[in-house]
Amino acid sequence: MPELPEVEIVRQSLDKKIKGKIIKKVIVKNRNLRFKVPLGFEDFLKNQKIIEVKRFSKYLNLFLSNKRICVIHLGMSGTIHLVKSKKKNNMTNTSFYHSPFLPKKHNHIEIFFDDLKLVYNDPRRFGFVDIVGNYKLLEKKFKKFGPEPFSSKFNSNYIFSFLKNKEKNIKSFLLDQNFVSGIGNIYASEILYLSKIKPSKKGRYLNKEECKKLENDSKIILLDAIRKGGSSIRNFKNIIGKEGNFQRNFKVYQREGLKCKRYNCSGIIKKKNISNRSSFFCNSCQK
DNA sequence: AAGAGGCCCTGATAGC
DNA sequence: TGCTATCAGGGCCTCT
Repeated sequence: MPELPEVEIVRQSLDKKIKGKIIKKVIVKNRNLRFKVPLGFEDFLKNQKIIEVKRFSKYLNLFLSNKRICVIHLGMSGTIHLVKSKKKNNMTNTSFYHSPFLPKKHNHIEIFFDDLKLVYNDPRRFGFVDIVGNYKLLEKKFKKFGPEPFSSKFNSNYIFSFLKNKEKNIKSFLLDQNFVSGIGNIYASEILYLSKIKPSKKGRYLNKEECKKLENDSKIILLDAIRKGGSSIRNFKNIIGKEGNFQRNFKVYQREGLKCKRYNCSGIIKKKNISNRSSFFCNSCQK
């Protein structure tokens, strides 16, 4: 579920529900995520208060009272669940309510608070967690990333100068976290549709006007997705209680063979593999 | 340097 | 109560 809007939704819920709470216990049931869960991960977290839950790109950043930051990336299939405790000050596993939403398998990490526990679930294990020593190091880590779409740095001049001379297609650039941070496979297609740009168009063929469209439309799509609670595809995607609604607003994603939704367009939505990821676009209005 | 492709992993679904 | 192939919201690595 994890592109920028979905991670932001998780961040908002987490910030609301665990900020100010103290971590009592951490259990790592499976250290083999995308990267090995670092040695001592549990000890870095234990007895720390959650100061704030932030986000950069698709990364969740839990700011701890010991100045360290717990970084979480959900990969392709990672989800976070909060389970309430029956009674306070009881940390044993059996003291927690059974949650019908909590998956039976792939609950790799459990973080216990007094009255609830946070569960990191990830069937494919493409996600990972890390501990960053301090805020300076976190800044350094994200410095090599491209700007977020909401940043003033992501403007048409930046886009135009980045793409000129580039042979690679624009769809791949939207997924390239060195160019722009936080956009994934769904929203890349949706943004290009709104901008009326063909996903296979080479970077160097985008004119100033199209770059301006990308600047604006990226913000429009992502903000709208956040406002609607993100996208929940494939049945259950309970983002801490809530389900997203943006999937109802998809104009092209998973709409192969259907009519273009633009009122004056008679095009058909096509699906094409670009750089090993599926891309959806209208064969008529995207140039 | 830029771009293409492989790979990490499990589960849902389509087709036989 | 089949099997097998394909595909899935990400991103790192290697090779050319």
